[in-house]
Amino acid sequence: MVSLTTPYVSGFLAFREVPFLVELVQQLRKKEPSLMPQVLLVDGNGVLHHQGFGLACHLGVLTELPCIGVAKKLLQVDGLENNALHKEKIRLLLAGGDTFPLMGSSGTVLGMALKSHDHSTKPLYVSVGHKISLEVAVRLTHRCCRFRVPEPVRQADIRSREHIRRTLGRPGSPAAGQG
DNA sequence: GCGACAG
DNA sequence: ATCTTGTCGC
Repeated sequence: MVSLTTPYVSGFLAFREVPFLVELVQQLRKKEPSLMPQVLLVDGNGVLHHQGFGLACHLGVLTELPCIGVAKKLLQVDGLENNALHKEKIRLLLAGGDTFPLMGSSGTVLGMALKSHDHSTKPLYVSVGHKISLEVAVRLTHRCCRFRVPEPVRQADIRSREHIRRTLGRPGSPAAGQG
């Protein structure tokens, strides 16, 4: 359990969350190195970011592990907008695994919108964090999707909320910020 | 009031 | 993030 003190500011998510994530990886490296994952999926963006360096980039560099950014909403940077044209492109995604590139005004592909399964309305926004290609990042993310959100991220979400629900409801428990 | 808004 | 409303599938 950790207590977050840094406020959430869009564009600065890494400064709020990355110290705790790095600590978890280092604890695992020390105590159960055989369980060290070959790649991390992060609830947030990689290079799809105002400064081209989101949470998934920070975590990848600090842990030296391959890292994928998986966001549930489009971060509107470098001219990318969740506008009518974008929504039309989403509508044209037909089957799970379908994608379209997220091309910024600078001409760089910052990530891919991915329909994560056949009946999902909203896409995932996949971007490179560290030591992985966008193509592999998208394929791996898709293969982790039993539901819309990839299972590693989904389970982290479900289990952390369950832990908070258990913890917060009992006497003498510190309140916890949640990110 | 309006736009923007990773979590 | 959190909250609300509505729909669908089990």
